[in-house]
Amino acid sequence: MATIKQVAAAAGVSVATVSRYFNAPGQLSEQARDKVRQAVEQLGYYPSSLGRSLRTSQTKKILVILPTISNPFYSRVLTGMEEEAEKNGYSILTCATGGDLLSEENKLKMLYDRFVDGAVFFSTSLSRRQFDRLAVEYPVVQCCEYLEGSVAGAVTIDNEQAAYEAVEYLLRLGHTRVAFVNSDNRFESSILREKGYRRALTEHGIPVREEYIRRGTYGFRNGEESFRHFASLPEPPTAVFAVADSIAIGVVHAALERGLPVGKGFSVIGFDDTSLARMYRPGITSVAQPRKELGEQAVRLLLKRFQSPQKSGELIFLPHRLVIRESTEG
Amino acid sequence: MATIKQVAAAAGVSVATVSRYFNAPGQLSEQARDKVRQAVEQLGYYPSSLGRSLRTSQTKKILVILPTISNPFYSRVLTGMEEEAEKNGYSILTCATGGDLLSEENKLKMLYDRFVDGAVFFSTSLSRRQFDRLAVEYPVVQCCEYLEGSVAGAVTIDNEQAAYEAVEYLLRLGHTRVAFVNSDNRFESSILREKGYRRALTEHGIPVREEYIRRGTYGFRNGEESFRHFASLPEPPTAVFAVADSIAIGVVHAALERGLPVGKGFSVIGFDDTSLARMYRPGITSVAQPRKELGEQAVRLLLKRFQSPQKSGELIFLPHRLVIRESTEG
DNA sequence: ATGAAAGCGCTAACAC
DNA sequence: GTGTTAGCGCTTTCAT
Repeated sequence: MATIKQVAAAAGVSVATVSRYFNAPGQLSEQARDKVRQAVEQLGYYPSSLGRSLRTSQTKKILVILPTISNPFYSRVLTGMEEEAEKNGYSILTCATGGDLLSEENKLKMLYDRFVDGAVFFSTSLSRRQFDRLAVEYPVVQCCEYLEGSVAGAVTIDNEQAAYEAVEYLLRLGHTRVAFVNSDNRFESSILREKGYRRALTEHGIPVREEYIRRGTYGFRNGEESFRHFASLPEPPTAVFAVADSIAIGVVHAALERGLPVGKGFSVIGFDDTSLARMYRPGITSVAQPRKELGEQAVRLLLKRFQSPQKSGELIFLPHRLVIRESTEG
Repeated sequence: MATIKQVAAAAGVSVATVSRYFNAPGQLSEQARDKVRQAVEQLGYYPSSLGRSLRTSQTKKILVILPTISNPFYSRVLTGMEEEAEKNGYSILTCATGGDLLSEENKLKMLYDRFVDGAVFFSTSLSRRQFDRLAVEYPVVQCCEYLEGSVAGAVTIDNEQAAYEAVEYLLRLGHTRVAFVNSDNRFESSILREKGYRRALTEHGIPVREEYIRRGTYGFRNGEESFRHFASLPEPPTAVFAVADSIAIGVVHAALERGLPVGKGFSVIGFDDTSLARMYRPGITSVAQPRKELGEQAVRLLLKRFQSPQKSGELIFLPHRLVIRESTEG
């Protein structure tokens, strides 16, 4: 590896001139520029990010922490982040934690040791206290999740209202026995969606039955098992609202296996409007989030935080909408 | 941010002692250790990776380049990589390129400017020449893909044989009109799978019909459109082999829409055995790859390359297997 | 327009 | 066991 020193020697200029060649080429004479260019090409020189970052104390890198990349929902959000980051000279580095606290703490070292300038969290396994402490010391923001009153900014949808509207849609369809499959994590979104579910029923004069509420993983299997549980009830529900498309598909899968005609008397709604929802037969009605915008705004928020680290983070809500497909009659 | 100097001052020791506290605590006296520990805690000191990496000229980071995280196939491969990396003190940084050459070249800067120690590619948009040049200068390996004769090592399955076996299975089922939906990228895997498809037919005395071969994206829609094309043929195929589960599902989806009984006279096989294949109705028969092992071995290969950068990379083939579900009769 | 030199935070000889 | 010090590769004043 060539160093700036070697380039300077080869070009017959000082290291400062070489540095300027990369950072302020305008203030070099044409002559100097030529000499440096030649030396650079000849030696195959590429400036070391380590030297530069050590000196400037910024890496121009943003860490994105997500539980798993297997959720297709994240893909477009990430694209939004990438574009916004690139536009501002930053790069996105993605890290999956598997929802594991230890793994997450491990990744966070990149924040502590200044390997990255900041981080955006899709969700976190950190406790409330831990996250707050982190947010005070380092530039971090949340995307798609929101810990109430955190110093970190966040961009998300109104999960409570989105869930409310999904359930209300089922009620409008004439359902009165509406079940709910939640995730068993402690994410704010899960709590809020359950709140929305309960409020929709209550406001429409329908009592909430605890046997209609299930909690499990974000997976297909959780949907299958939940359906079987519901089906075994003396009064099985006629509609299910699930907090993820994969869960919803599990429900639909199990229902169809039992011969229940999904979309004709038995309705299912999912969440996130992933490609799954469109690909499945029947297509799954689902709550869509503005994915790309979520990503863009999250990065924008983080960049702002770089500028003014003292200010407490903003909270931005983006609009959601219900995408209606065949898994609900209508 | 506290620096090692401040810690040394606070602890009343030299910076060397503080450094040793982190890198060789064993050779410190208990006394020194205590003093340093206190100072570290008090100042909330965390060693800068920049300073350290600049000095040691290694970052202990591995870049993973993939086209998109939306393919659920990658998730478990990445897990394998992470585990193997962590075991050896390395971290994995993931970057999606969207299959875009410019984006990929952008990420590669992290290799050039020594922000990471090496990279593993799932696939690359680089030309053969570009990739070879890269592989000579930097430690890189390929995972799940393999550019014939590259200096970079690779770990993959025998795509040609896997495709051969999938098609042979269809032939054994009695099909003689077997179609093929490929991806239109230039990945080696695509070329090899097509080779396997052709060989299977030929070796079983069945002429290859070009109208039975389609190329498009890795997506659902490609499957749908391909089916429609096939169905419009005077002699429509009775079986389809697709190089991705998402494509296979598109085929099945379109077939069921037309009332074709998939799994009963009309068979479809996918590739990668993603969660999609299991979740769909009917379940999709698919070629499974040993995902976690692919990831582990890829990282192991890269670590080896760090050790002996001069040696040309190994080529490792891992076993595949056909997972039979309801989309093929039997 | 260019160069000299200090210093970013750290590790690793080397000396004691 | 501990300290001194050079130097990793770079940017950026401050001169000129």
